[in-house]
Amino acid sequence: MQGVSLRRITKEADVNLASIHYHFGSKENLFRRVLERRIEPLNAERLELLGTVESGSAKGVLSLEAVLEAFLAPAVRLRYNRSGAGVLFSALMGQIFQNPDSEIRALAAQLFREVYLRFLSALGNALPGLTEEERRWRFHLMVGTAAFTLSAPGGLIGDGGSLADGGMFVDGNPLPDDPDEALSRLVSFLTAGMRSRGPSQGEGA
Amino acid sequence: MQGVSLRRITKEADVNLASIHYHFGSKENLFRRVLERRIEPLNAERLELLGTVESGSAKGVLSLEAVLEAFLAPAVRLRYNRSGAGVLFSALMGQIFQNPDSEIRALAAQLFREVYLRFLSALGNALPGLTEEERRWRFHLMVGTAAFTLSAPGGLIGDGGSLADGGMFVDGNPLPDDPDEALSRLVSFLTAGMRSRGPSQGEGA
DNA sequence: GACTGATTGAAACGTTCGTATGATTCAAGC
DNA sequence: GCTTGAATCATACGAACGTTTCAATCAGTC
Repeated sequence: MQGVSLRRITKEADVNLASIHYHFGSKENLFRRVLERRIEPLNAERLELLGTVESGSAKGVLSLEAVLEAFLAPAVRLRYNRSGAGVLFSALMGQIFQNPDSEIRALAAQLFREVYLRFLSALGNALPGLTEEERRWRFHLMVGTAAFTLSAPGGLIGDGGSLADGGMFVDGNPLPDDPDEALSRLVSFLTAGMRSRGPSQGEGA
Repeated sequence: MQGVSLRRITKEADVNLASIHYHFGSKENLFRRVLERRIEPLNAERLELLGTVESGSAKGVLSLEAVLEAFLAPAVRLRYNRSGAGVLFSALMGQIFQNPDSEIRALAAQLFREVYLRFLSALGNALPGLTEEERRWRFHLMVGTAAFTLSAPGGLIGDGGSLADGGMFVDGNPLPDDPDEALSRLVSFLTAGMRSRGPSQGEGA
């Protein structure tokens, strides 16, 4: 709720300051509506893709790649495609996940709840060997990887302050220009991680 | 630089408001010093562990697990151990990575620059088959996974607004209570991802 | 015990914030 | 063409912000 003022928003939108309270009631309500407007289509697309994966396969186990792709592809496409709003929205989501204000996180979490449960269940089908705790943990790791990668402000935007420019990723943008390439890299990295033998059973090459 | 006021800081620290400007000059300078105080020991510990890994192995390839552990262990320990400051600092770092203010990100990136380069080079030894671009990309994914996991405000702190409580991770805290368990899970997930066959060469079980 | 330089104190500065108010503009119905 | 309800406008309010100011306090030194 901080970081941008209503005065800047209304100026950029070329509307009067008071109109926000007339139409939305409060800054918080405006924020909630912005979130819903972007997240709901994202959720719908994810569920539709997952449905296709589930109905396409026999009643047996699901393909892990396909499930992860159903989860990741809409987010990657959103990040790359929608005019320039996708970049901004992805950055916004990254900030929300890290926001110390628990009410803001709760609001976002609520909007993702149904999709989360559906994919967690699908992951159970795709990875039948895992305990539920391990499955949740790995899903969390997967979400974190995708969220950080897609939302890092310095990723796509070379604005001089990215990790790329400032020192961490010295030689440029870690996100590929091509969304399909970004997606397939994410999927291959994450399927390997999701299938890893786990911490307790020993590890090796 | 926003999210907490100097008035709240000075009240919590039980000092006078003006003393910050006397000792630090500005809010921004105080912020920089706070970052340095935490990051510099973290950097030193990471480099020391990496040095041990490098000198311990023959001149051949490094163990990927060992390199990742040298990178991750200090951050995990920081998150879990240091009184309660580790949780707060980890949350702060998560916010910094996602901050739209490029100067703040540049400041943090600069503090991590040397460590980044050393580990990127070490990863080249541990994973000799990768192109440099692919190596950078996977390192980015690794940092993202660790940063998101360790810093998510709702992870360790059950404050009612975490993903866990609000809907995403419905049944509780995704971070284990035991730092060693968190570390070994991170390492096994990430080594598998780092070693994945990659997007172009095809994929499968 | 007065002097000095460093530190801390209370108070105020000018801005900016979200919100509220009441007049004004505008399109639609008759 | 007047009425009516929705929408927009300029403006103001009180609170909170980072910063500044300058007097009060403190620890050493002679």
